[in-house]
Parts: sequence; structure tokens; C-alpha cells
Amino acid sequence: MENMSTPLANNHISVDCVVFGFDGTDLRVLLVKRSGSDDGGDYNDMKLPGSLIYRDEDLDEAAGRVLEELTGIKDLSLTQFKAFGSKDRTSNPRDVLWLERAQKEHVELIVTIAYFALVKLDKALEKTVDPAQAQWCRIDDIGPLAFDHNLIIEEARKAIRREADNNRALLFDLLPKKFTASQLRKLSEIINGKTLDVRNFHKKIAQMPYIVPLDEKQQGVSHRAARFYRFDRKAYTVMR
Amino acid sequence: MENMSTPLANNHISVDCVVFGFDGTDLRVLLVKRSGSDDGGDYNDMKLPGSLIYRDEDLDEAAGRVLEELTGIKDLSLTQFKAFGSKDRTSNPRDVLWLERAQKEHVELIVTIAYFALVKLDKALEKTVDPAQAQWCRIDDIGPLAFDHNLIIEEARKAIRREADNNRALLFDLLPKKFTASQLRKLSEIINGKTLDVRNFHKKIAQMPYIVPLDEKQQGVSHRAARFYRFDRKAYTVMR
DNA sequence: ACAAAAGTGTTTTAGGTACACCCATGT
DNA sequence: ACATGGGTGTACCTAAAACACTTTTGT
Repeated sequence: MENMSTPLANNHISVDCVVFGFDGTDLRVLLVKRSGSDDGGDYNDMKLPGSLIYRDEDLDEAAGRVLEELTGIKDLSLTQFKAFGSKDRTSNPRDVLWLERAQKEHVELIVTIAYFALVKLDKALEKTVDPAQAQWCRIDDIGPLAFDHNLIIEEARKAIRREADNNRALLFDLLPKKFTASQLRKLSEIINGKTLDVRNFHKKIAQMPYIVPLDEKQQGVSHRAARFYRFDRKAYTVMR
Repeated sequence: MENMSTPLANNHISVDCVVFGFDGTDLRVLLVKRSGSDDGGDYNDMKLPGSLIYRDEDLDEAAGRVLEELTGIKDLSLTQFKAFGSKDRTSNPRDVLWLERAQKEHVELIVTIAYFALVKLDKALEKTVDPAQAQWCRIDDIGPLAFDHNLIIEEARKAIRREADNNRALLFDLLPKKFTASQLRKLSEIINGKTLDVRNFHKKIAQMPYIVPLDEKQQGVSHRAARFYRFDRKAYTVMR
């Protein structure tokens, strides 16, 4: 902050949000559609939801605003996990062109502060996003995105893995209120990247007082019906 | 990035560096002196080393430049751990006044990307920083700093604790090439915030192939001389 | 001799891992 | 009856925790 002898860059600050949902089988990420045209003609691709920072707004507020505009969810818990500001994040001319058309000025470096959020991906939520505008994509199924957004998603995945290690409550943000043991197990497997022994897993949740078994069971499945559980957040916070 | 109907903030992006050193007993942080004047007259306080981003420079480069200017160390390993962009980080009028004098323009929001670095705090390094300009302060001994720099240091401390959990090599960046078991233990205790059993600690390092005992011992100490150890980085990376 | 820090083993406890079969339900 | 996923118990192994005394060196 001291030295003014070198010209400052014409910088811009944005936020980008990696919103994770779990559909019972796969992890999904909310992406928005982008279209434009360049030398190669018209194109349609996807990017993370994001925005530049507005006047009188701080980072957390900007991230919250982006998600509220897109999903209608207010006060979604967002966690900042990394800033991206390498020069080669605008190495693709298509991205620079797209940015400068949108902003009507020359862009040298755009630093983005990345957030992740975890949501319960139920039918109700799926309806609130306009399919012409946004989409819940399976994480292993995402093509090349604008800017360095593929990298940002990878880093977000690492971040939730780290976070889940010292705060197991995090997983339950992705699950419905009532969930089965195998949903919880499959989600843990996806987050940790390794399979878990079924018996050991049952043993473990049985001794966690904050995972409470319900009397209710699945209905109409073509196999033995699974028991539902719920997460007791109060019991969890008391003990940890 | 899509919506341009709301005015964008007159933003600035900076980097701030939290450089940790270990003097054998305490953890220390490198701080630079700041002086100025306001309603209350002249003042002298301290802040983290930092800088705005220059033209043709990305975040990592800016952070590296700051530290090279200050300490002369090139290619110091810096880890980005968090961005700070809340509005109340400029809630102290003294800080805003200081900023605007330095930059000669109105500042609304300054987002800073914070990095930490770990260095071997030996006599040679202590000499390279000009005491009139900067100082290695004991971490438990730091007064109120400019902006939210006290908060940034707290977050940096949490970050290295997290990092040390899944990368024990990190501790050795803070220790001299030859170190004693008790130096390593005391450093671990400071990082983890709890005391460690001496016998269990010896047992543990004895079975770590990458902590190799040397024949050399301390000289001229008024008690039983401690054995020196060194960290074998190659052996560490091979096994993990 | 004494002060000050270094170094050394054993037992207990808890948690993790490995492993194979029967159960409930719909088609 | 069969296909599909749900649910259960025991033995073993490893890692962490608790705990007190002897050794070396300088003054």
C-alpha cells in the first residue's frame, strides 16, 4: 500500500459461487448459461454464477445476492474458500471479449473471490431455477467452462472435503431432513473419495447421538425398506 | 458479472502477508511501522506488510514482491488463505484517511487477499530487516494494528494449524536445519494449542523415518546437551 | 551438590479395519 | 422364486494416552 511509483492495474473484483446439491446419487453443481459470439461464430457454454461487487456491498453480501437472484433462497450459508487472481485466468480470448462487451471497458485482471454453498436439492428447489438460464450439472459430467471455473470447482471440492473433516454437520446441509443410512454413506463416500464398509458405517452412526433413527421407513421400494434418520443439530453442537 | 444496472464500487485490491517466524520459544510475526497524523495528532502504529496490485502482476506475484522488498528473500513459499472484504474493515477513520492520503483518491472498499509464509528466523534474517521500518513481534504481544490486521493474523494462525494437520512438513519451514526434539515439540505445542507428553513425543519422532537423528549435540548449555535432528524432505515426500 | 533440561518403557484404552450372511419387499 | 438393496456382530490390530524416574552438564 506504500509504493505508488508503479501504475496500478485496472482491476475488477467479483465473486463466484459454487453451489453443491446432492440428488441421492450424485453431487451436482449449479451452473448458469452463457452465450455470445466470436470469430468462431455463436457459442453457448456455461459458467459459475457470479457478479462484480456493487457499490456499498461487501464480498459476503455480493455472494448472497447472486444466489438469491438465481434461486430465491435468502440467507444461504456461504463459505469463502479461495481467491483466484492469476493472470492466465483470462488467457482465453473468448472470455476477455465477453467481459469487455459486458463492461464496456478494458479489463486487465479480474480477481474473483470464490464461495461454496451446500443446499438440499429437492424437487421444490429444482423448480425455482429457470432451465433456460441455469442447470444442476452432475459434477463428473461438467464440460469446459468459462474462465478458470473448472479449476474453481475442483478447489471447492477440496475445500468441502477439508471442511467436512472438522465439521461433520456440513454433510447434513446436503441431505433432506429425513435421510437413509445409505444416502449418508454414499454422500460421505463421494466427499471423501473412498468407499466405506457398510457394517462399520452402521456401527458408527449408531453411536452418534446426533443421528437419531426414526420409526418411519421408505415406502413402495422394490426391496427391503430403509429406515429414515434425522440430524439433531442441537445435540451435535452441544457435544462438539 | 451480468448485471450492470447498479453502480460498481470504486474498489481496490491489495495483498497482505503474515510472515511467521519461530525464535525457539515464541512464534513471531513480521510487522511494518506506519506513521501519520489525524485529529489526535501524530501517531505511530503497526500493520502487516502489504501492497496494492500493480499493472501486469497477479496476486501471487504481488505478495512475493512485498516480501522480497522487505526481507530480500526471493521465492519464499506463500500460501493464500483468505480474502478480507467486509465493509467494516475500514471502519476506523484513521485508516481511511491514511489510505486516501497515500492514494490521492476516494476509497470505498479495499479487498485484501491474505497470504501466510513461514521462515527460519535466524540471526542472518533478523539483520536484513531495518528495525526502523519493520519488527518481528511475538504473537501474544501484538497491540492494536491498522485495519483488520489483528483479525487477519488470527485467521492466519488458524490456517497454519489446519495446514499443519495434513502436511507436517510445514513445521520444518519454521525450524533451523538442525533442531532439537524439544524445539520441535514446543513449536508443535504452539501450533496445536495444547501441551504434548514428552515421552510419547520422543516415541513418535523415533518412528518417523524423515526425522533423522544426528550425532551432533548442543554445546555449552548448562544442562544435559540435546541431540540435533534434521528433516529429510525427500524421505517425507516419498512416503506421503 | 544442586539446578535445569534431556531422555527413556510399559500398560491401558479406544477406535479403526476386515469380513459373510440373512432380511424385507416388489415384480 | 428371484432380484434388489437393507441391515447385523465378532475378532484383530494400530495408535493414542497416561504415567515417574534417571542422565548429563555447568555453576
